[in-house]
Amino acid sequence: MPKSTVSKLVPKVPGVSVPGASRRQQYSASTKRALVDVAESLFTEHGYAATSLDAIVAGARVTKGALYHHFSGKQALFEAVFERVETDASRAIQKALRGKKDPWEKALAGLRAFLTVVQEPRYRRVVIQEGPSVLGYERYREQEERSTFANVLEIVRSVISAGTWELDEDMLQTFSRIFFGAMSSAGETVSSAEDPIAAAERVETAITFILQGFQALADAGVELPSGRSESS
Amino acid sequence: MPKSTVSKLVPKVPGVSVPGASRRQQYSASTKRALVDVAESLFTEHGYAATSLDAIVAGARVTKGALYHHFSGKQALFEAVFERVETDASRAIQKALRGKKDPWEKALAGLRAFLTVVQEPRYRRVVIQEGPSVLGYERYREQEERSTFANVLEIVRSVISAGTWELDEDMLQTFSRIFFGAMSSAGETVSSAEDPIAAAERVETAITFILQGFQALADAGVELPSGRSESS
DNA sequence: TCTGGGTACGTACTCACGGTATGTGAGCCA
DNA sequence: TGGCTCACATACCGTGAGTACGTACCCAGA
Repeated sequence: MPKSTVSKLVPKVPGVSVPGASRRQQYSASTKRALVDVAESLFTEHGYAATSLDAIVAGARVTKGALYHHFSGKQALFEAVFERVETDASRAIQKALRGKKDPWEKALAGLRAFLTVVQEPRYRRVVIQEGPSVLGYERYREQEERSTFANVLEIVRSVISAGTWELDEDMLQTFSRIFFGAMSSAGETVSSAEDPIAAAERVETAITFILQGFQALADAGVELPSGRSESS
Repeated sequence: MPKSTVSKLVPKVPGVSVPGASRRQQYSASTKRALVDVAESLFTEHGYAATSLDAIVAGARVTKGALYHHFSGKQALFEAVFERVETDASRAIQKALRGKKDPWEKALAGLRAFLTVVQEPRYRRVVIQEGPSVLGYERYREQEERSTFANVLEIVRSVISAGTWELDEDMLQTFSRIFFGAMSSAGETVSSAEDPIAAAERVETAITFILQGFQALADAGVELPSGRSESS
């Protein structure tokens, strides 16, 4: 379809029509959504570098003019996709946490939700695989910080504070980072395993075991050192 | 410097001159090394996408003909850089492990070596940040599998077998993956912290604490479940 | 109802960059 | 000393990101 000048004549399906917006604004928001939708799909399937803007605008049935009207460039478009995937993931995890009061139960529910999220191709590709490279580590970290990682931190905080110890903020961050990395890697293992279900069970077993270690230490009254440990 | 036809007249510094090779072969190997050297430097500094082949060949004082004679393309060149960085990292870790007999001591030494390696800008940029994106996850995993991850696996194996438990191969892989992810993330935290030394100490403290949990479980005679855990 | 302005695009173009086809001179071997 | 091959150099092409500019449409105000 080389020319699609008629496309602006057909009424664009406005997704969710916001009542307090003019028709122009609705159309605009619609094309923007369409761009992000197509971009998310193509980025997920072929990756960032292998996806051309021409393919994206063709899929959204607009031209590059529209794209550059809404986004400052390819990277900004990727960022919009990234943010949406992250937000969805974070919401899914928070939904799983809702209602759980016991911190250990909460942790397990969070783990399972995360293991589910990390199976999504779009999350794997956009966030884990290409996020650090495309956004750069700084921006990547900023985004993670206020979405998925925030959930992990909250879980760790509740688990820690439920134990007998208490912890300064730095150590809490450190523990959270470690668990976050552990879960990311575990999720990657699960999603790329030949048998993801069995792999997920193994991960759950392993994490549970580690948490049991924590409980054992708590029962034994071992303190959590927050200062420096003497090195040999 | 637009023309550098003289460059092939100046005797190229042959790095380590292999005795059993003709002058042609030595020159060839030298230019190949130069290409990888420059590429490593530029990839580390500006990233993969922001580094043009023109810049690389200019830095190595050759032309694209030379580059495409030695490598099939930009990605292949990156792969060569990646492999070298990985190999160096693996060697550094193995060197740190040498001589340690006690598995716990070994684990700690490995941790420290890894935390050191992950501070290197080239490792952070080439391996962690851009490796998954440029190589794709499959090739990335293959490479990691037989270098840094192999070290982690060996450490975990020795620690596990030193405890009272024993473990089937799948669970061992799972544990290793988890620890590998934990350490990667921890390393990232350390390297991007405002005070890396203090951050490294916190990481050591945290990891040590987790390992203490393992020991506590071992002392208590808790078994490591290798089968499936019943899910609620 | 007309009109001016601004928004939301479309069109045509530039330029940088990865990749390729082909030329060429220096080295090894007979 | 000739020929052959390797190790490049040179010139070129296609693709794709980004830009400059034109334009149709909607909405507010008169």
